[in-house]
Amino acid sequence: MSDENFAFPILTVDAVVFQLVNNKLTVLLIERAFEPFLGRWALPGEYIPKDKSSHQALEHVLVHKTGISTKQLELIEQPYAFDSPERDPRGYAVTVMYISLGRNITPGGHKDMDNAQNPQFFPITELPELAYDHANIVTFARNRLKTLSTSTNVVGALLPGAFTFLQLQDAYEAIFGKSLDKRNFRKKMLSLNLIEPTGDIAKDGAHRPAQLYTFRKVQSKNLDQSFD
Amino acid sequence: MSDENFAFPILTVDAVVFQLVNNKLTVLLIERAFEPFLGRWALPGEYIPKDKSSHQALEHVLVHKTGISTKQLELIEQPYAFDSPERDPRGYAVTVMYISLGRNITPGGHKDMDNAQNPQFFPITELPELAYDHANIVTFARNRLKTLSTSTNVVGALLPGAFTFLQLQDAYEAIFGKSLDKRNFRKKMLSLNLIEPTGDIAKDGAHRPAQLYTFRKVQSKNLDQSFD
DNA sequence: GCAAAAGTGTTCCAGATACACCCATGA
DNA sequence: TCATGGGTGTATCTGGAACACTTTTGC
Repeated sequence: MSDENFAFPILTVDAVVFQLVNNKLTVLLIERAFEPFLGRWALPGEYIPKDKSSHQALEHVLVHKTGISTKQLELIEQPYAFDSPERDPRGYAVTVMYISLGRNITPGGHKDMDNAQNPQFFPITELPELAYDHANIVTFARNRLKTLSTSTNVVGALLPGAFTFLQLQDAYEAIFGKSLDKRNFRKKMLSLNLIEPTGDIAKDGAHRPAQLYTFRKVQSKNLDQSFD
Repeated sequence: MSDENFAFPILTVDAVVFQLVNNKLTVLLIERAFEPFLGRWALPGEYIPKDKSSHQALEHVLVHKTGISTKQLELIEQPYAFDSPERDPRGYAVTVMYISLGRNITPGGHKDMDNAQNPQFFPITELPELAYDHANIVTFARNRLKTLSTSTNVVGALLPGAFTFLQLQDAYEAIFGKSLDKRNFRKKMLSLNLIEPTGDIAKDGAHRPAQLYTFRKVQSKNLDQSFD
């Protein structure tokens, strides 16, 4: 691909794909195959070509570099963009970030994958050193995920359609990176009005069966300010 | 200016310049002199030319369209960017937004101003219909200002170097768009540890003189999440 | 009966809210 | 003396945090 296919100032798209693996929050990374930052781990991303939207470029880079399609993922509504003269060693750059959530996703396997760059999910607590300012972007995305987790149904995209309260708590503990009190969590979760019982019961082992829950469809997305 | 000076996909910069006028929070707008949205009020903004950073383009558009220099303003540290296929009727666009705060700013008067487009400060409660998605951008910026007001010294940029508690309260009431209890405000403000007394006293009228305060220099910028 | 997850309430504390009067000054 | 903004304290409410035992099932 020659340079004149790309915008100037540099405009790129980067994907932050989260999923839960073994009750840990993980992020999809690739190992860069080109300079700059050759060999360094990075978010999947690429230049946004002239004739594409950032969303189309997102689909392209995920399929080609990781073998995952956005059709397997839940995208968080708005993209965010980062702008800083120091972001890219080649010069001034703006990147559009998409936060995506998945479940049971395995890198590779998409028929249009080429150019795969060793895509892997890393626990967010054990990230390697990242290229560019991707560490900042991951932190931003995780904070955004935290905020949305307490006001919307986004966590549903990380879980099966029906889940027990303890599965749900494990997900929140992974997102917030800390353990939560079972009774307080149940109280708060119910007061947030984000989930409802399905009426079904999970019988899955040598223990008392659990009520199953699911996220409600419509969610408000208001964020709080002080002095409200 | 011909089109090939500009990036593609379209990359623009927009300025949200706040100041207090008569104890109201106001935003700087211009009246568009060109299509699209000819005659509609809008944030000062322009394409980012190939050879400039968004910050340089910001300075350019403010000076040329409003006669104000960023040197008269306090910029909020990070730019934010918005991305949406529907933002611009001409196609896919990304805009970089800068939030800027000023005091006693009058549009016009800069020697390099040309192409002025009737720049005026509008009370945020009485905005006209805006071009593009600028209403969303203003809302975002104001919310950001609210959040930063309770954790940083940004409000200092809207006030004189030393101010009384009631001036400060007026500023917060303008930002939050609601009246606050005098005693509770004082308590909360002091607990936030953002201001300190100068030791000076304001004697400015037929009433008891007031202790003067100033914002501290260094501020933490942590934002809270639930489940912390 | 025992292992393993499900389920359940109360106390405490901190921070937010509501609320009304006296003070110091200049005119 | 009065008009104007400056300055102060308490009671209540609300939401978060800490904390331990009983229940139901499969083996």
